[in-house]
Amino acid sequence: MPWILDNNLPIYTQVLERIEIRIISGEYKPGDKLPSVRELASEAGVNPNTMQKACTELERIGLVITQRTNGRSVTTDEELIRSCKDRLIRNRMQDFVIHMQALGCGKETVITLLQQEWEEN
Amino acid sequence: MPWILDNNLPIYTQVLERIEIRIISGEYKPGDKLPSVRELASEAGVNPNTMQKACTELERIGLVITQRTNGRSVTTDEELIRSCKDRLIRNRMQDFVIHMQALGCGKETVITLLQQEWEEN
DNA sequence: ACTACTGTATTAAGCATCTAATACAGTAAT
DNA sequence: ATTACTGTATTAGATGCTTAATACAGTAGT
Repeated sequence: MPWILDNNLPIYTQVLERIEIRIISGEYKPGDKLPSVRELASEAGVNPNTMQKACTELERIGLVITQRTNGRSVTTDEELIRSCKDRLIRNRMQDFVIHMQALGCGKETVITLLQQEWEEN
Repeated sequence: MPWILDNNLPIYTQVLERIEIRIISGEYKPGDKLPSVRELASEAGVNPNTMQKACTELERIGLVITQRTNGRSVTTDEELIRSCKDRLIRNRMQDFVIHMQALGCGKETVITLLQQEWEEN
């Protein structure tokens, strides 16, 4: 079952974040072997090259370690995982606040709407 | 001074939203004449064709009325403007909640972080 | 040794976006 | 009428993203 993706954003950035979330949430634990590029690509329903691009970026960030011919595994640096989570949360939060302010929403209004939206899921 | 834009999203969608916000916020009032495509493009620092694409979409949405050879003006349908604002807020809100939940944030945590972030601007 | 799996690299094609440079028809003011 | 401004259309080129089809070198298990 292919992952549901947003057409307006590059696919590789979206699958990148999906895998980041799996690591952050502990679905992929520190030291765990990652599924192969081909496997992930197949699961996500994207081209292996696209998934490869995302995995290369994961390596650059440091969240995964690559063994050239023997797969990838999640970093054991739990502090890095934590800071990565914080970064993602902070980015989303800033983006959200900026846009809600641009739309002329007051803080209390936003919080009220947020409470409503949160229940519906 | 060119508008600050996000490289990961199509420019025409971003300038579209910028103009929507000007209408929603009342900076461009109902019935007002809009700056010309060339003028907006120059202000935003984008190609006139790109701005044209955004303006065409504004017309499709109904937020502006086009007089073929004599410029554009903001709709006088204030109800439409309001519903457009609601739509933008709702979309942002849903997107935000989905991502914060994916990142494993609880509702209270989100609200606390939101309060903090809000003050800093 | 053989097999099946790794990550990686390359080439080609299709597609959307963006920019640039023009051109045209109609409006408004002079 | 002339001038300066509208929105609109067209053509071309550059770039980035995505897919597809291969190929290669190294590892692990048998």
